Amino acid sequence: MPLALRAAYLALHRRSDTQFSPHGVTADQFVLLSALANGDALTQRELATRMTSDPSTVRAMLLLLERQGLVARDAHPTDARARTVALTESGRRKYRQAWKAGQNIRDQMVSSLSNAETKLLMTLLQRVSASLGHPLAVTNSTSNGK
Amino acid sequence: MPLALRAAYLALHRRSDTQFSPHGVTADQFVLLSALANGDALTQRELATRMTSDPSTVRAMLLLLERQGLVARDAHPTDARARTVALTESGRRKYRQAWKAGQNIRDQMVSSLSNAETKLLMTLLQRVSASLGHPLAVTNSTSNGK
DNA sequence: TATTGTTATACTCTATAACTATA
DNA sequence: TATAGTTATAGAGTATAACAATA
Repeated sequence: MPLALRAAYLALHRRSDTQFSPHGVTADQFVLLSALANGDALTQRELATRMTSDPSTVRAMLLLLERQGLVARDAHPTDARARTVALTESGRRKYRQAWKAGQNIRDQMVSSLSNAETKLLMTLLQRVSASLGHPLAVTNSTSNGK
Repeated sequence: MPLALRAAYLALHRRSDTQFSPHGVTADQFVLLSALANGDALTQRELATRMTSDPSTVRAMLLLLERQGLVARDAHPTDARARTVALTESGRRKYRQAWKAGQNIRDQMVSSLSNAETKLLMTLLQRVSASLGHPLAVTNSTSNGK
């Protein structure tokens, strides 16, 4: 079953990359842009947790997007350590373009399922995510060290 | 929905990496080992298509695994251009170890679902994969060039 | 002391393009 | 001509560890 999940995701990821590439953004960068579009002025740390990623990973991605002028990092109003990240006007435009370019893919995914099935799939995926999210519930056998 | 799929896969992938890392293999390498374990003596090209990956990507992975002595690439019996790839004895052992190390994860995923739901999820995922697999069914709007 | 972010560094996966040698 | 694999090269994502500045 892990393989089925993997296959589906990889298919999605590759289709997305080729679909987005004319716009100069990758599938992962698009996810980052989405996060910003739906919640502006996040700190890098908030971004990292929201993408279940690493601060230094997020930084690397932000540098690339910044170089394209799609995001801007400004001083945080109250916390001098932090930086707020936001889409630039160009970033918002790019995001809308990419969203449209990805419509194909979303349509295709949904068209293979009924409405009820789509909803169900989401629920099941979320359950699986949640179950994997807490590495706490470790079974016996292999030591989990640390 | 793409995001739900992504979140589930990423959770799986990261848990797998940490679970496998004591054994010195990555989640992706484990998938490759699995492919070899369930169908020995594949050519590199067969491996590539089976993993929906690129020949040069597969080669890069094989070099790493070869350096660890887990796989061996030998001359193809009938086609002098091709090479057959197979697990070494050490590779088979490693695969069994890693399989056990991943049992946790598979248990955890399955335990969050009923039997029927598990089966259903697989079906839905396969449908989604299939729908994305044929970029043929392109809708209008964006040109797909080539 | 704990936290935000940076820096340096390294590794894996990914892919393209030009190439060789076989088929 | 087409195919299997190699080579060179590049870039994206990932992560760890040491660090500075601030809370």
